[in-house]
Amino acid sequence: MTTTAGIPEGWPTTEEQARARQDELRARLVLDEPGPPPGTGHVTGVDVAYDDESDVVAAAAVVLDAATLRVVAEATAVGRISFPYVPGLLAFREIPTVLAALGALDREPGLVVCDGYGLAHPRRFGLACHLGVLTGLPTIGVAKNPFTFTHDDPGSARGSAAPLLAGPDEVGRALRTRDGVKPVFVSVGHRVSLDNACAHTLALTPSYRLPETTRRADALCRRALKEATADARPA
DNA sequence: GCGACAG
DNA sequence: ATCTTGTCGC
Repeated sequence: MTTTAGIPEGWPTTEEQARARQDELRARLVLDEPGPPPGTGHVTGVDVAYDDESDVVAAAAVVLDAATLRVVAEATAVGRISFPYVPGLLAFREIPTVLAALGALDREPGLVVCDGYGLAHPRRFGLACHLGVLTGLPTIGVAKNPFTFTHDDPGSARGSAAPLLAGPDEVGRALRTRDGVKPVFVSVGHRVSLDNACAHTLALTPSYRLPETTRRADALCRRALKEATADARPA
């Protein structure tokens, strides 16, 4: 079943409000915990799909057993677009529906893997940080693109990494998850160290460039979006 | 001032 | 994110 998500009271309306909210919430970030060890407990992927025509957004949360990468729980939520896409403000577009999907799970999420960034963000408060602070859960971000950040080329072997840099600051890591394939861009969200975030990412990529969590969540939210838009528009 | 820019 | 056919390769 798919739950319905509304836009929370007090949700930012303008970019100025949204940026101010990020600056407030950043004070609650916890960056001095290592986080759960890879291969133990649960790992949960979250992702969102949009339909620009109808303004509908669908989110999915998929819980995997961290040791076997088997799916142990799934949930989806549907809502309306809560903010336009603005680079640096992605969280305001995705979080209400993601929270609804997470809340509908009947198992503990454990570590949450986001499709996007955490600390690698203009104000050091990307989607993964935001979701972590709001839920209290350990979170990391694994993105497909380097955004505005720079990095040297990691070695071509799986497991090779290079610092993801914002000027002099290491805000994440370009991590090769498959031999000879474009790296992914890992950054810390909340209550997880960067080393551990990379270890989790490697544990979640035995076969593909992207983490199993992201792949499962991506497939599920697309399915949920199709069903939601099909319901709204009969043939 | 003008682009570029996670999804 | 999303619009989209065929095609190369394991």
